[in-house]
Amino acid sequence: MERAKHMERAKQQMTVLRALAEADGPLSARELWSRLSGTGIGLATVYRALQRGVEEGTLESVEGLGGGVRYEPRDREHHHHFLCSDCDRAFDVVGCVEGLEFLVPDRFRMTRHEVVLFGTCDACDTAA
Amino acid sequence: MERAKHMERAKQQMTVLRALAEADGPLSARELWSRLSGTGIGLATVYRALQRGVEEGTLESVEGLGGGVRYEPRDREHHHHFLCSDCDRAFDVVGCVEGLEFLVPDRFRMTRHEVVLFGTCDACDTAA
DNA sequence: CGATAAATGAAAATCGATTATCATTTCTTG
DNA sequence: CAAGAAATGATAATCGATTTTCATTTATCG
Repeated sequence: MERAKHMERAKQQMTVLRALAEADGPLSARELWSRLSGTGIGLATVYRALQRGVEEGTLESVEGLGGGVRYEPRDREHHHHFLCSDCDRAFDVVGCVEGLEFLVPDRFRMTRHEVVLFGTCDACDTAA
Repeated sequence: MERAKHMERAKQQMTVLRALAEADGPLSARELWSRLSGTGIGLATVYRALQRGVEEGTLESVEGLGGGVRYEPRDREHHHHFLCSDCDRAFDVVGCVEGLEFLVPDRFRMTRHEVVLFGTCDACDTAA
């Protein structure tokens, strides 16, 4: 119940999280902020929303895509990312690959994996 | 700087690069520095050696493994990395996976890929 | 309404990684 | 050996990302 109250009050943070949910890939705090440029929402509020989202378990931080930490909703099924070397945007890619266990060194224990594809996205490839 | 030094003063960068070459995975500047703790080599020299290595094309910087940029020699064949969640060390893993093309979204163009395995390395797994 | 607690935006503060500076030492070349 | 160039280590400065601070606004609830 406390949570519901907080969510109601945190009007701007809701806007932030909604914008993140609508993205087609993980966003950094700044990327997210720039998508909210019309709203007057401050960068600090974006950080606050992301931090709270991670604490509450609805968001996940994603590293390894260059340009700092990015965030994405946790309710998405297993997927990986494509990072455009031109516009530096990250996109979700559905699906996965088999045979990763084969790579694990002897006596190492793998708990998860990450695959990142690099190249140019559809828009940048067309523009080039 | 008060150590036996009649001849090795101008070759510290060589020592740095040799230490990196002997590692079994990419190292950050600090990791590399700590492996040279007995030598009196300064952190700035480590950064200088890494920077020069990248400029000259013998080294490659590796991102996406957490804890800042790491470096590795460029003369290694295609491989990926295992990052130990316990000790935070990165290890090379030989081999690769097939079928990555199927992940690429329509009209996107992939030029390279990266695979990172997470878990615990043999030492940490044994210790646990 | 009025009090209280949470949320907000702007700006300052912090934090870690990297780079620049500087006095000194070492190397090269004659 | 001398002189200039390059390398070195310590430390200060910088840089970008994130966090904190603070005065103000907004929401909740009696």
